[in-house]
Amino acid sequence: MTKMTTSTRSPGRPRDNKVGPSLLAAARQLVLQHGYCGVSIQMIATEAGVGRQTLYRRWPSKAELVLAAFLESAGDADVLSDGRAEKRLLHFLVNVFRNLQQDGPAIRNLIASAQDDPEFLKSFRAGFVEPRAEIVATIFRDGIANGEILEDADVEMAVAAFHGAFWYHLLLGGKLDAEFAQRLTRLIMKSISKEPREEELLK
Amino acid sequence: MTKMTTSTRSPGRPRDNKVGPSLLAAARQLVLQHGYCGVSIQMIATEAGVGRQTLYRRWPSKAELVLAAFLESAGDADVLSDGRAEKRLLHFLVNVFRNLQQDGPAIRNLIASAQDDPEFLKSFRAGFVEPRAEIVATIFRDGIANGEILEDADVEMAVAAFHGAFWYHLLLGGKLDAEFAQRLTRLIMKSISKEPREEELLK
DNA sequence: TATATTATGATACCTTAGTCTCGTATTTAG
DNA sequence: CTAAATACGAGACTAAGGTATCATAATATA
Repeated sequence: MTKMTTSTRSPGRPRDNKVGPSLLAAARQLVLQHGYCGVSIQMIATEAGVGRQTLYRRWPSKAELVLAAFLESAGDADVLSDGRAEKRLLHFLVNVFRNLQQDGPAIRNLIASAQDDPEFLKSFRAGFVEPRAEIVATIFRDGIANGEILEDADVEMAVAAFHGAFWYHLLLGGKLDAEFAQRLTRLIMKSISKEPREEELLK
Repeated sequence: MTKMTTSTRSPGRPRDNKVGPSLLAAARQLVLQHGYCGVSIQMIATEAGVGRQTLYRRWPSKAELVLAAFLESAGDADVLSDGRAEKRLLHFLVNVFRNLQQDGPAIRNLIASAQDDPEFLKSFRAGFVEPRAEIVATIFRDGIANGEILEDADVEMAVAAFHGAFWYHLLLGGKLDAEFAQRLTRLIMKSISKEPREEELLK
């Protein structure tokens, strides 16, 4: 009476469905507190009250677990759905930087982990990189539709330069503040706007 | 008769000055052959015919050793000393990409290593990042002096966007080819050139 | 009830980066 | 020649990520 998909139910002891969330919560809390490298798999498992193998049955590596923990807590991005492209870009970037103040160190370690783990790189791209790239690409494409942005703008490269510039700063330990967001947004918009020399008029 | 600086010579057995170069050569060769993570410190030391401790007496970590090995072999950059900024940028980038075809995987691992080792991050910035940033900044500043580039161009941010875009691609496993170099160079130049809509005239 | 199947925690195990120690070799200073 | 100082190779040691195994628990099916 409680299960309707009994036919698809496999035999054997079922997984404890409280274990996954406990591990995610433990991972996020411990990594925020002690840093990615300051937390071992054993610490996370112990904090969640499970064995290590139970963790590895759910995620194939520390990086995958921590990615899942941070994606889960990140919530949906706060994105303006219309307005001038430059304003929307700036709003997006300021929000990203605010999240990175807390999550930035862990994100740096996840990017690092992806450099010698092709499977994890795929996960990281799919879960983190591509959704954010798509937000920015959409802003650019809307700008083209609006007539704000050149029809032949290289959207893909603009996205790479936009995200790349702050990755560069993030990975090199630079400060990601509102002034940086302002300057980066302006640089990119100057490149692809139809009226690149009228910034002053818009004050 | 052979030493003139005997007064500054410290007592004790002197270091074998053939060991350093042997370790650098072993590190570079093995990392190119097997990849950064496919090579252990033990393998490098054995290949060079020394003990591990002898290696750690010269470099504080695997990352520092490999950085030194790749910087040593990199030679001086092939940089055009004059000409139009766009041409010089493109020439620089094509050269960088050519080097990265061989060294790219190791560089990715070095960037990764820097994410939880602040001392190594300093070394990597000083040895790798800053010299390359300075080359590009010089091209931009020359362009300002020439009148090709806007006097108020944000050179620092343009450098971050320029390098950041290809770091973004490098770290995400994207292809770094001549077409990418062309498109990136054009995007950045459009942003800071005085005459941003004349690309077609220059063929 | 009996059997096959899967999950669980515990623990042993492997490899690696990096540290520490030991016995020995090579140098300077006296 | 002796003592102090430093380098050397070797190997023990620690901590970590990840794998494998084991006894046991919980489930489906028959």
